Amino acid sequence: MSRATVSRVVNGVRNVAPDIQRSVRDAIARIGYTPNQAARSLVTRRTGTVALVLSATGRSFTARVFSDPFFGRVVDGVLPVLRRRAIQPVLLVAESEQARTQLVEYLRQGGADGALVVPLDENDPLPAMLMAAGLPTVLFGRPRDGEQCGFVDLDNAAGARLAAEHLWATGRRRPALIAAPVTAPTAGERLDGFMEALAAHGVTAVPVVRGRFTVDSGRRAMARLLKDHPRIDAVFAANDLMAQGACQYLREQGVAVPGTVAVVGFDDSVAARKARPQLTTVRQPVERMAAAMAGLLVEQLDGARSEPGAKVFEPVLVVREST
Amino acid sequence: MSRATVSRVVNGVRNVAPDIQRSVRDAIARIGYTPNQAARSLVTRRTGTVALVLSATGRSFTARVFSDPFFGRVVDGVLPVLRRRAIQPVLLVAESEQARTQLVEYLRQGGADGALVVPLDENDPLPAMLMAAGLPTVLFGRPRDGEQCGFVDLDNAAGARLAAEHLWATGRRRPALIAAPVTAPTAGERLDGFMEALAAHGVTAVPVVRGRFTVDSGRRAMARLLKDHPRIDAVFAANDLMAQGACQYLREQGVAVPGTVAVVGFDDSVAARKARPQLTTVRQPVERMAAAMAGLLVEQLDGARSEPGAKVFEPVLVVREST
DNA sequence: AGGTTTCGGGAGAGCGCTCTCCCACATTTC
DNA sequence: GAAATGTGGGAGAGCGCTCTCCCGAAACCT
Repeated sequence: MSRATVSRVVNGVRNVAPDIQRSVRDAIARIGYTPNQAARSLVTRRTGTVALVLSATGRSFTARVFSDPFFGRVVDGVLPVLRRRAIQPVLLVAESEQARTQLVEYLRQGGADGALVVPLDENDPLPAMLMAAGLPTVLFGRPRDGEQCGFVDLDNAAGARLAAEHLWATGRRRPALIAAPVTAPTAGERLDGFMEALAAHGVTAVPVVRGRFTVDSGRRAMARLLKDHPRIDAVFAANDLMAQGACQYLREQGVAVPGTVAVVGFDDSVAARKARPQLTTVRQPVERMAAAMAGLLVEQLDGARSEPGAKVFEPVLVVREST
Repeated sequence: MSRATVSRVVNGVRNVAPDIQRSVRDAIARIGYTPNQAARSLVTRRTGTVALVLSATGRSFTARVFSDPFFGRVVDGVLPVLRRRAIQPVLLVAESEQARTQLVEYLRQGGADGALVVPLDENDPLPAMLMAAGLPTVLFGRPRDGEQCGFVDLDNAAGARLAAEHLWATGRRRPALIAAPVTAPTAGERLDGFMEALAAHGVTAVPVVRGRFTVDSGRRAMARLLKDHPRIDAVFAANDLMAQGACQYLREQGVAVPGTVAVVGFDDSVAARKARPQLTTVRQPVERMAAAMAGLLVEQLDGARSEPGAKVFEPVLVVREST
């Protein structure tokens, strides 16, 4: 029997007589034969692998990634899409300049067929590097000007406006903002959206403190706000973790939530339901976005589309107990 | 110029005249040449890649992994060791039976040269599957009987004893335990160690509630303990997250920590310092253990040792404010 | 019956590297 | 001066697959 026949059986292409198929499979099982992926890749120019890259330019990278449920949601969204197509998902972390270079080299050399990139910081050079390397790439979040890669994104400004309008509608007139770190890709949009919506109501001065997307930074931010602006009656935090921290602090200080101060979060992560009181928050459908991101890449790899696609999701306000 | 010469330059083997080296490198840079990893692997039977596998048999896998700083610490420990040797670290998640099978197949086919496995649950079949596939494997945590793979581990029983002795020495006579989930690899050791040490002092009945390694489960466990055993004067939690949750609950109930109830955690993670009050805890040097784990695998891959090695670390008690 | 299509399977090239030979030439040694 | 030694570089096999071509046999048409 020729190698070609075996290859046909293993890859399920063209017709092979059923009995021959069976005998081939038997032999494979008996010998414990495993096809060599390297040899296969060499000729197919495919690896059957897609990389999910978490990239950051700042420090304390892993501490951020492995304590924010956000990334787990991304993984949750991506996995089933890839598994369904028998594509092996591979998580890559790019925590430093050196790591980024090594990673691009690795992918260029055929480490994966494409990359799903989740940049933690704005101005991350990785997407541009991957595009330059000619690797099919889809981003979580809008690419910088000129970068022609696929992406999924949330209309962050709209989300922030939802929060602002809700606070205004419920009678809050002195809102404050716990903003995302300046370096976060979403920082600008969420801040601007919130401010604009309030400005439309004549509120021009809004106290702003930057947080770092962690519970602890939310506490500290809340402490600062309360000290500098004791009369605020609402807080919008750029993610749920910070909102949770804010709630904790307010509670400890005996400030009633939502009685005295209303709190709105962002993401609708598990933290929103765990916070006391449960958080009103802007829902970001991270899992669906991540699944769409994987879908766009797969389409591109299948050649279904030559141009990388894009998809923008609309946020929804989820009202719970904190407003 | 022959392919052989280029190969020699790229891989830096044998002598090549400096000027030829330079011209080769120039050409590489000019053409934008990238060696094909598949072709290289085909002949060298190496990929230059090591897999770090997070495996669990239970559910809500990603939620656990991406909200417990423990895994970030493992990654932190592993990365530098591999980067130093120019080995590409690849994170793989095995969240289901199907995923595990696919993953083993992937690695068998040459997805990586070896695997570092962090099992989240006891009785995880993955290590045995990898050994059967003939893949060099090192475990975080002791392998089950009969599995001949390398591992690093902490003397968990000793850690629990440290906690018990400390509580006893500081005058606590009615301690309780917030234990790890039954399925956790460390659950038995930490429970037994704690119980034995107390038994040696004549304390035979210790209230035990199982937690799930999360802050929230720690709160709930503490609530149960306090309700069923209002007179307890100390709590040992099997990790810092649960200890933090316990502290939060106690605080909210107006129970003084450490005044009325002392709390000891386990791990010495960032959560220990973030908790109010700061946690007395059993330090597990996760980063060093993870680095050692990577080191053991690298040694095995280098052929420095044929038998897989093992290393057991000793815990240390860190006294802070909660006792 | 002869010709044409369909179908199953073999032969063999070639994917892009590495690595072992081997050879040409320079340098040293007796 | 010839032989021994060293040094740099080319030739070519071969890693384990896939895939195109081709061929023989069976099935279908006219």
